[in-house]
Amino acid sequence: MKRKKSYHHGDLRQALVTAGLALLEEDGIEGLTLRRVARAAGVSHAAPAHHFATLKALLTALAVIGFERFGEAMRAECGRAGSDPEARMRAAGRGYVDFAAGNPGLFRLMFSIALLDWEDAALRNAAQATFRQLEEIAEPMTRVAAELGGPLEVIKLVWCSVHGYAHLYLEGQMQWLERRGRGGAPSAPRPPDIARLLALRDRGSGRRRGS
Amino acid sequence: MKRKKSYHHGDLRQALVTAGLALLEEDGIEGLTLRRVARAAGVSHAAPAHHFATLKALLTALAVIGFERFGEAMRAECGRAGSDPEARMRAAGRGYVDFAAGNPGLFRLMFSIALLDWEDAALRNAAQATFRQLEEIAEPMTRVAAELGGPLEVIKLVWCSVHGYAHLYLEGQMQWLERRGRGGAPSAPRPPDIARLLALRDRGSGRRRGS
DNA sequence: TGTACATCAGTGAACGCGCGTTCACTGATGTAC
DNA sequence: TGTACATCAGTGAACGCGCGTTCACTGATGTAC
Repeated sequence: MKRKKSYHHGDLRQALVTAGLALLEEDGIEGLTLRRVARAAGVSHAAPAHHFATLKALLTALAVIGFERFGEAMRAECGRAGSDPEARMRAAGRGYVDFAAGNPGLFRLMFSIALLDWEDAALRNAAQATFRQLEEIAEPMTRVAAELGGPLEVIKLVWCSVHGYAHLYLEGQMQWLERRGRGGAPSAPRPPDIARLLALRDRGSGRRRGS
Repeated sequence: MKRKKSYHHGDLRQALVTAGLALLEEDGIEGLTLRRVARAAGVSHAAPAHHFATLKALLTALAVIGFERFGEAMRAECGRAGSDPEARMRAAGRGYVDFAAGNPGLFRLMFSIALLDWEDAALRNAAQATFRQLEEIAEPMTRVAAELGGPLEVIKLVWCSVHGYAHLYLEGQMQWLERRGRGGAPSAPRPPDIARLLALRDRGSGRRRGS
């Protein structure tokens, strides 16, 4: 008993977005076309034009959702981590990397700048909000490690190391590296513990030195 | 006076590779097709089949060259840096990031695992040689920062931070971040100075603490 | 040095594919009165 | 409550495009004798 809503769909825009998110993970960015999305939403291939004039417009809408969920994921992890800055930063890193591992297609899309319409205000806002959030989490560490060349350098280091991990993980390079450490064990994402390094840096070292 | 070598090309395979490398930078990975490469090499679209059975085979050949050049670039920078481990590591990072910035299409291809044929021995060898080289450069630092959880963790941190920078730089995110630091100045790639952080870590800190 | 012949490398026409886009259309919805 | 009509959302056929792949072919090269 399929409910045939004949003709008008009700909320095709939302249906296209949902189908797009699913396709993105099933077949990757290259597998996502307007015609396939239409098919997946059970609608003729010309229908999406009423809601998304171009493929880029649809991709942009998907990326907006991606940034929102990405921010939520990090916020959720941070919330669970309490108030210790080091723990919060570690949690955010976990959130970052877990999101990438759990939504590889969407994550890749979000960082494929050329595919998205950066004139779109919603996208700019969503992306900026996410990065501002990252900065806020890293901010306590910037005071801690001021010798590195200013707060911006610390944020850069934090972002680069976690993002690099995420990207290399998605491309299978980290699994390959980590597998050597423990003989072929299953590999959950485990980003470098930059929070610990910065904290060690601050607490003073010298536990071992010279030899 | 075009030399018309009518029919046999001489070294079409090499010509296809050269044309492929050029196209990769002009139009990106998605702009590279067998037909376009053939056209750029001045040859009919069916000709490449004699040298590369599939597009994947061509992309793999290009990636092999990419890894070789990538390794050379880092070796060259290191050579110029002398023997100080910290300077060498910084130089390698510069080489890594400059290569990415100078060959964005090729760099992206090298890290697009799904597009390449990893059954290909040449590719595996080229990639592994490059990463082994990275490890050798980072190796002195792993003794320095042993508290981080073993040499593998240090290598991971180094690799992730420099690779993350490269990727975020190619997607324009780092320029956006760095521009805030100095008002809109031109932005050459400047990866996080992880070598300095690790070295500071080792030399002992405490220059400022607590407040 | 010459000739026959196999092999190789490139040609050009043809195929089927999925794509984005356009267009006249039609059925459903909502609004004015 | 009813009717006319504008607007909106989805249809389905058609277009041209570039793609990878196949195929019978042809011209050049190299080798055996």
